[in-house]
Amino acid sequence: MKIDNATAQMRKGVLEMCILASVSIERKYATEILTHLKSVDLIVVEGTLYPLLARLRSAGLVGYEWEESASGPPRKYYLLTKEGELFLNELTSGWNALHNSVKNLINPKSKKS
Amino acid sequence: MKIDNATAQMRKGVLEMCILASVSIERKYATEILTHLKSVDLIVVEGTLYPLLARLRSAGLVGYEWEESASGPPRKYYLLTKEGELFLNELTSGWNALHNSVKNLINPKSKKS
DNA sequence: CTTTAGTACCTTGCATTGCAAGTTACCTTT
DNA sequence: AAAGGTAACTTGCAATGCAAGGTACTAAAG
Repeated sequence: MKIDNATAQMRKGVLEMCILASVSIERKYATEILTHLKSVDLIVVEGTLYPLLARLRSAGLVGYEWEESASGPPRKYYLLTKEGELFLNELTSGWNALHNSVKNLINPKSKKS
Repeated sequence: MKIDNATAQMRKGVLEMCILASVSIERKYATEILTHLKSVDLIVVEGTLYPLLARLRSAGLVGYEWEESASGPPRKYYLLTKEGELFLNELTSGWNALHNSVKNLINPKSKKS
């Protein structure tokens, strides 16, 4: 059984939002996104990120620009499309709604276990 | 593409915690759990709930008691085991940590898009 | 010039899981 | 008996996170 790492399981479904949010601050290439998410304790790995970026791109939520690097292979900088910005807003709304629901569930007004 | 209902996607991974939380308030049978979660806008359906309850049970996090019903088939009342209570605490900690990470990500201190 | 190491991109395949749809069984009412 | 409601559970599909592996480019070491 894999219930043990259920905390990791909770991250699922929030990743899209986090990636969009990360890119929305400024354009980033994959490794930067990984570092940034890790810096707020959201561990994501390449095998998760790349397919997700591909999905976001084919959904028209992010675009990218190739750029040469002084040291190493060229980098693909991702950035939000206008559609992506709108969608990120929807996602954060949904996230807030979820957080609110869970709060009400765990902490019903005036109930203490 | 199924990005449209990504808000629904976000619920994933939180369900375990919500079900444990619901049962922790008082023992409930499946239909009651569904109603309760719906009351805080967390829509879950039977096909999701039963397998999840089975998983939680086989992980030793919930137990159950059969009880006759005055009208209808007997009911299986689920309740938290001691282990389940501990685990629920861990989950809520994880949830809070996640919420915190996301907050920092979306709303970096002193950054406004 | 060839090899090793580092960075960055991406793909394949597996296991988990949420969920739609279907099944069984019990009780009450017609 | 038949019909309807409630409650339990199963089966199968599609999505998805992730481990592991693969390619390509640059720089440094031999």
